[in-house]
Amino acid sequence: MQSRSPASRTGRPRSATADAAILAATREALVELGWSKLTLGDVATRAGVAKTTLYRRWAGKNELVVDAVAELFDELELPDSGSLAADIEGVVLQFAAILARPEAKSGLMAVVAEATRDDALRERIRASVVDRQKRLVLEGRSRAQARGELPPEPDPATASRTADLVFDMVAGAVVHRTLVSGKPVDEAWVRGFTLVLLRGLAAEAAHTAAG
Amino acid sequence: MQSRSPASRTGRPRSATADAAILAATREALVELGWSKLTLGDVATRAGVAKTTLYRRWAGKNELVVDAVAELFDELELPDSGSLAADIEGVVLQFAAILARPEAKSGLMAVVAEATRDDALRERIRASVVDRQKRLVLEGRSRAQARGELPPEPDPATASRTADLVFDMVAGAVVHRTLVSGKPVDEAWVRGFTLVLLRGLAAEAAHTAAG
Amino acid sequence: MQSRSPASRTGRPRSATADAAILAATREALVELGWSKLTLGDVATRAGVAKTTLYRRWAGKNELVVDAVAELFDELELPDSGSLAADIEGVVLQFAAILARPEAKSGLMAVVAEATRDDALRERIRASVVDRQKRLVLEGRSRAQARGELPPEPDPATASRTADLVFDMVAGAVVHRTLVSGKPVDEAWVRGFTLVLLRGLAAEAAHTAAG
Amino acid sequence: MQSRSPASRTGRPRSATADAAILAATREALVELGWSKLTLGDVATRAGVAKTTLYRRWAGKNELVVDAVAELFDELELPDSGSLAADIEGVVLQFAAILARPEAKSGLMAVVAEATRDDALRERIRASVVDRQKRLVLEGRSRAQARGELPPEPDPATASRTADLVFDMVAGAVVHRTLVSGKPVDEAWVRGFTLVLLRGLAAEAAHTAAG
DNA sequence: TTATAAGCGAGACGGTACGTCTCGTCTTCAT
DNA sequence: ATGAAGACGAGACGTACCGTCTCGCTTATAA
Repeated sequence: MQSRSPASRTGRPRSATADAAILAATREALVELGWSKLTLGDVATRAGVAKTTLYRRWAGKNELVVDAVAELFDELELPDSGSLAADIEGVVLQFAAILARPEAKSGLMAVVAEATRDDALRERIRASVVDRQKRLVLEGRSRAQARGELPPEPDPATASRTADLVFDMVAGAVVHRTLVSGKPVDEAWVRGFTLVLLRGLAAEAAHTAAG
Repeated sequence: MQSRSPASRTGRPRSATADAAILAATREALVELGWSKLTLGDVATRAGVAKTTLYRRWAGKNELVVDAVAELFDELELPDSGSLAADIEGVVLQFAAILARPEAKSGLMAVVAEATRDDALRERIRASVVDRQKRLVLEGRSRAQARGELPPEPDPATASRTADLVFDMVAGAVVHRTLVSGKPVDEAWVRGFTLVLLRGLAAEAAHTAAG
Repeated sequence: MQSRSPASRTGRPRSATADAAILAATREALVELGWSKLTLGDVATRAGVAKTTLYRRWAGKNELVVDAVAELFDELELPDSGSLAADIEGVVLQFAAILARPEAKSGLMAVVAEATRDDALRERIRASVVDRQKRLVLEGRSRAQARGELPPEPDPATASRTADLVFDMVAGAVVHRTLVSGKPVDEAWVRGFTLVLLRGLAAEAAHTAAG
Repeated sequence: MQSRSPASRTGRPRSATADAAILAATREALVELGWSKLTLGDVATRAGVAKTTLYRRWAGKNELVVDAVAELFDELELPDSGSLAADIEGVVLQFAAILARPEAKSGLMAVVAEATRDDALRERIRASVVDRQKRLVLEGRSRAQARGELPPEPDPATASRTADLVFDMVAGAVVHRTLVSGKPVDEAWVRGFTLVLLRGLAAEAAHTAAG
């Protein structure tokens, strides 16, 4: 989250509660004001904390917002609904529900936009948000393989590439529908999307195996 | 682009060249500074124009950037390569190439983020950028239908829903891979993506027809 | 007071009233807060002016306070009371009265202290405050010479040196008594002081003439 | 200098060297930074001491600086040069030499300025600096009376008033010439000043005696 | 040809937030 | 209990942009 010299034994320790208060205040401000009108001074005030305390722990608005938003996605969970399609539909709906929350969409897209010019920020986003959720794709696949819905992946490189593709397609489509098209990710859409995705992957797997 | 009272017949007319200069200066500033450090004062200076001139024509930074970025996507063209897969691959590669340009990714994602809290802005983006390019999906489909690669759509509602889904999947996946995953949209990736998409759509069409 | 490029013909002209409002607000703040607690933000607020307007015209707190205080001394006037001693007593009392005002003593001594490390500031003080009042010494002397109370000065260098000495002695003694000794400059003290000064000068003149 | 509960017998005793180190560090910082840029944190660092230690012993910047500067004036000594004029010239030169040192002028004038709004501070200055040096005036006078250069003072009230006047005139003139006029207090100036002062006093004494 | 009207560059205006600095206090561990 | 270390709430600093305004000037149409 934020660094500090590793062996600081002396001096007053940093307040443990301040961190949580700041991140909560950040999300609150994102809901009320959105990213562009969020100011660090206001966040500090909401958190009952001095501006210096905030700057001591985060380098700036972007880093703070990434941390505040990342926590939201930790509640994602892969449902065990018995079939791969249902599992996917479940997790996509959860993902869409989080993304529909104003603190998530307002903050996340803004930092992604900022990350186009800031490699360290992109890395932070990937580490805090994306990679942490990629587990869902991997877990879903192994479950489906255990159930016999998907064949085992012979080649690890192909497996990884496919997982990345699935992640880009799922996250990308949901984000685009929510934020750009501005239409709801409802059950009907999710069913259609999942159908296309799974049939496409199955066909591709057959093709790859054959080729 | 910008409004003006419908019947202003008298007074000095607005400079025609200023608009183009401002939009070009905006793109230049996006490349050098990114969205968050772009200032309207700086754009005005680069364009050799007074700030008032700029404010007379655009309401603010967001509107200006939408217009500046929208022009970039007009160069997209559906190649006629003989097969649906190749057509899609071609247009996806073009789209990815535009999105890789710093003025596009920096500006576009930022205004999309802003649009999460500003319906008028979202509408402007949809009108200026998204809907203007949806023609590619429609044109690609009719061509494929003409070639016999796709069956004709019996139901216009389904047709529209499918076109939206395709657009969300294509745009979403490319944007996510470029901006979030931070990996290149190269020919290999495009081939894999297109394969999954088309097989999925074909299977879904069969399923829908059967259902 | 403050500089600006000499021939600025274009652009909105600076508000003429702002200057006066700022200087008055500065004196008001000096009275209420003293120099060390006076903040430029507060002065700006009192003057009904933005901080930027203030910084556009003065380089900082010191320069502003010098200008605000200098105006106070312009009301000094050499009374024509018929005798040199009475003239001096009158002007010393006036000087002491101004110096007793909180905006004068708080501000003036602070900028003098600052000027110990800032030659430009010392020069500004000398030009705005000291030299502008040295006229009183010169005028008093010529009047006394016209009355025959003092002999004409044969040597201009000696005349200048003596004027400087008188100024240092008068201003120094009054300031020291007011600010350091913290005792009032009342008529009794002024009479004693003037007596010593004049007798000393007369004796010195005789000595110089003889030598 | 600083207070402490009278009967603290237990606990770790205060470091004796810390006081000296802090005052020396204060003077060093005054030389390098001047009063307004001197910070207590910086002084603590220079003295190799924690900020808390410093605040435990002094109430604030002003009190600290008064103590640091007061020590400088203890080296003043009345020379015994055989005549009153020479004695005065000697001590004025010494005083001017101290006042010319940056830690003295920068610090002293600033606390005097602060003292215009802080009676306790003015009292501290008078006790630590002014009254401690008034001994020079008194000693000089008794010596001159012993030598027969000055008549004995019949009236103690007059004697005190005259001593105060002398002190204000001497200190005031030297300070004004050094800090405001910005000219050196050299032997020529001192000779002229002493001449005026002594002749004035002599004439005034005669006048008072006669009246 | 003159009036009227809007656009134009320049730059000052009242605001707001920035990120940094210093203040004086508090909390920890070690002496 | 004192000391060094350093985090803390508070608030001023001087700067940068914001979006508006006021200038004097230019460039049009309409009278």
